[in-house]
Amino acid sequence: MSRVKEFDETEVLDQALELFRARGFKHTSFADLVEALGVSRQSLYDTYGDKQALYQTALKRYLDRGLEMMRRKLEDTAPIRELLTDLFDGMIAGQCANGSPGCLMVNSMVELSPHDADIRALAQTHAREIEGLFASRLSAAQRHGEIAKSKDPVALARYFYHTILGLAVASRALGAKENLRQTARLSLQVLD
Amino acid sequence: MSRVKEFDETEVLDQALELFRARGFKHTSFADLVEALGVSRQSLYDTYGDKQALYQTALKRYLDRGLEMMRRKLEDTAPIRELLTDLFDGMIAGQCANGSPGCLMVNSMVELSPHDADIRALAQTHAREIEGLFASRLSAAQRHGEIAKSKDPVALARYFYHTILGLAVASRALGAKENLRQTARLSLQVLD
DNA sequence: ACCATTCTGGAATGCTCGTTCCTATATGCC
DNA sequence: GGCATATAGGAACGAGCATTCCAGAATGGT
Repeated sequence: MSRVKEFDETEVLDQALELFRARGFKHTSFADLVEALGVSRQSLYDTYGDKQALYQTALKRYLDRGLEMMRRKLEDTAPIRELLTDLFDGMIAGQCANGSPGCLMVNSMVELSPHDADIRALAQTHAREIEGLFASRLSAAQRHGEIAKSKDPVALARYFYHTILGLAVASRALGAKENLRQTARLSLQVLD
Repeated sequence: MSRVKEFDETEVLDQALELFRARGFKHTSFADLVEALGVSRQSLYDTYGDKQALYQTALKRYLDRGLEMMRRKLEDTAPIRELLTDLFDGMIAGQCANGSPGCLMVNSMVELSPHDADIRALAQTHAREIEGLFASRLSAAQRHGEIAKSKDPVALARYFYHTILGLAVASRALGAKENLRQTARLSLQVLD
């Protein structure tokens, strides 16, 4: 090889991700991408393949990052209620800023999952993974006596996942960060 | 006037609604509509205006219907927990059938609200209306001693609205009706 | 029977889009 | 210095799209 890439592959990928996240797949044209990323059409095709491939790699990256973040936060051994409060507040503060674009996975679920089997599969896998993380952490908390034995950690995990989906939609279309925090706090009562 | 319309205006509107609900705005072409509704292109334009107008009237109809349904169900004087359980189960059974298309409002919030100010306004109004219905019903329940005085009916109402958003997304991309019912039941613990 | 209205569908317009091809230019390793 | 690779962007292609125009046929009230 002789000439080296002038742009950072993952950095540009992240920019594409943000554009897709804000506008959706169909509403983001290749021309939009070229302009926003400052990388020429041909280089984008050479590096990432076509638009759909670019979207999928961006989505996968997004999911990996999100899962890793969640794993890290759930490793914390703080009391489960504090931990989840922080986790939700962190998500809301980060993801749900002013004109928040919401969650790329949620947006994909709504816009693409009925048409695109790959996206559907990613969505289902991701749901299982997140629910799994929650479930095992909740199980641990249960063993430590923080949660009543009568609760079902798997159902609770799914419940929290569903709650996050709702917050993502609300943050995209309704804003109002404070309301989201309130909902998050209320959702924790399910542990009592 | 001389010749009469051969199709039922609201019936065809409902069909358009279902198509938009399943595929989204951008993914539904005018040709798709013509084919699915069995009404010719020109007649559609004459009756409903362009694609965007058709979408908006369909959405408004959908919102009116949903709001009315909710109002009716909340009029019931049954104990609040039973009432909400029935309401959620009804929504899940109806909206979230097999390959469920989810909720048109939620889909619009995700796909269109960042680009379309009209949709954004509809979403915000609708959210306020639904939350209002919930809030006044919860207030009544609180006066009847079904809910602790310490609870904030407005926050609870918003919380339930957010929960519904989450269920709509989950039903569109993940299916699994039974899981949704479980989440709905868990969400009611917020009243205790 | 007349006429306003509706239905139907072909044709055309004009736009946007994703994608490919191609050429010119720059860059760095051997 | 040369060669493989990268960038840049013009040009074109072919497809799909929403929308409008139009002409022919059908229909029903007066």
